[in-house]
Amino acid sequence: MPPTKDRYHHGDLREELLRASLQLIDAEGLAAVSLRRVAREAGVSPGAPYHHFADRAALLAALSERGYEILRDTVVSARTAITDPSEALPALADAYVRFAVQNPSYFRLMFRPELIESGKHSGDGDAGDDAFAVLEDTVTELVRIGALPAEDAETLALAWWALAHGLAALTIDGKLGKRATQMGTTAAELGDRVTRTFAGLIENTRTDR
Amino acid sequence: MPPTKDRYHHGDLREELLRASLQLIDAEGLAAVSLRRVAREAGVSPGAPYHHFADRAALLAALSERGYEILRDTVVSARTAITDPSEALPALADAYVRFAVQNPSYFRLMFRPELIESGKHSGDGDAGDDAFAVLEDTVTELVRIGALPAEDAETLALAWWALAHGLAALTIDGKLGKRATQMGTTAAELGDRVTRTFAGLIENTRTDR
DNA sequence: TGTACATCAGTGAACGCGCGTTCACTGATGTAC
DNA sequence: TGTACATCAGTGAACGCGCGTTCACTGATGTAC
Repeated sequence: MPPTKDRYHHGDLREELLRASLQLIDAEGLAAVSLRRVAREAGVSPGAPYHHFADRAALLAALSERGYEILRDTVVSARTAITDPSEALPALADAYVRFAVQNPSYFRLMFRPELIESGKHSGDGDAGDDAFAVLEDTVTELVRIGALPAEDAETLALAWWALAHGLAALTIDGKLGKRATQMGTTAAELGDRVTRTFAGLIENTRTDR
Repeated sequence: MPPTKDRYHHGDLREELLRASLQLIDAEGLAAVSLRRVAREAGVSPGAPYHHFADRAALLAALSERGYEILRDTVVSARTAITDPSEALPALADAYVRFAVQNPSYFRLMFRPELIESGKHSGDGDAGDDAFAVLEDTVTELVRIGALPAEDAETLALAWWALAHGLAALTIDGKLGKRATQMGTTAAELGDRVTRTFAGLIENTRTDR
C-alpha cells in the first residue's frame, strides 16, 4: 500500500515520530520535544505515540541509540578509507568531529544521560561502545606494526577520544568558532590544525626513540 | 538587621534565588529550574523573582556568568600555584577538569548556549574569555623561556583546551568512569594519565629538537 | 528627633497554555478455516 | 474465494498539573526637611 497521507493506519508511525523529533530538536531545541508536540508534527493524535514509546524518555533513548549507530558507522567508514597508518588516528578524530558538526542534535542528546535514564531504558550505548572499540582496535593495530609505543597505547586512545570529544563539543557550542573569528580563520581549520599537531607530536616521539 | 526568616523584605533574594537554582540543578537537573519552583524553594511568592530577573533565561544567564567566574578563579589560582614551568599546562588542564567535576551543574549550564541566549542577555562570557586568556598567557610565557616552540604555540593552547574540555565532559557524563571501571581504575586516574602523557609528548618533541 | 512621603520588594490571586497520561472507542489489517 | 474474528494502531475527549507572566495591592525602608 502506498504511503498516502490520509490512511487510518500510518504505516510507520514510529519512524515518523523519530524523524519529527529530530527535526524539532534542530529547529527549536530539545526542550521543544514533547510527545504531544511530536504527535502533532507527525499529524497524529496525542495518544498515538503511546503505542510506540512508553514515555518521553523512551523516545529520547531511541533517538540517542540511533545517534550512536550513526556515529559508529561514520567512524567505521573513516577507518575503512584509511591506507596510510599514520593518518588513521587523525582521520578517526576528524570523523568524530564531523559527526558532531553534521548531527549536533544527536551529539547533544547522546551526551545528556540525565534525559534518558529515567530509571528504566537500560540499553545504554552498545553502539557507543562500538565507536570506541574502533579507536581501540586501530591503536592496537598501530602498536602491532610498530607505529605506536605499546606502553602508552591505551592512554593515547583515551587522549584521542578526549581531544576529539572536546573539539566536537567546543565546535558545536560555538566556542571554537569564536576563537577562530578572532584569529581570522574557521573552526574547521582550527580543528584540523589541532588534530594534525597532536598526530605530529606522537609521530616525533616514536621516530626519535 | 539579622536574617530572620519571617521578614517581609528578604534581604538578598537575588542571591537566594541563585543558590536555590544551583541546588535544584544538582538535585533534579536543569529541567527542574522554573521561576515558580525556584521562588517556592526560596520561600517566596511566584511573582517575587520578577523583581530580580526578567525571565528564566536571565536567571540561567546570571548563573552561567557566575560559573565562568568560578572557572576563571580556579584556573588563575592553579597557575599561581605553579613553580615548575613544565607542569604549568597539565596543571591548568587538571584545574579545568576539577572545576567541572566539582561543579557539574555550572559546567553543563555554561556550555549550553541555547538555554541562555533567548535573543537578549548579551554579556556572554567575559569571564569565560578570561579563563582562556590564562591558558594563552601561560603558553606565551613558555614560548618566551624556550619551553615551547613558537610556531605551534597557539595550536597547542587550543589542543590543551580541547583535551581538558573533552576530559571534563566525558568525566561528568560518566563515559570516562565506565571505561575506568572496565580497566580497573578511576576516571580521575585516567584523566591524570592523559594530561601527563600529552605533556610528555610535548616535552619530548622540544628536547629532541 | 519626628514626620511625610517616595520607593523598593514583597504578596497572592488570576489568566491562559501546553504538557503527560488515560480511556473508551473504532477503523484497518491479517489470519484461520 | 469468502467470511468471522482477533488484534493492531489509530482517535479524540478528558483529567489534573505546573508553568510564565501580569497586576493591583501592601508592608518595609530610606530620605528630605
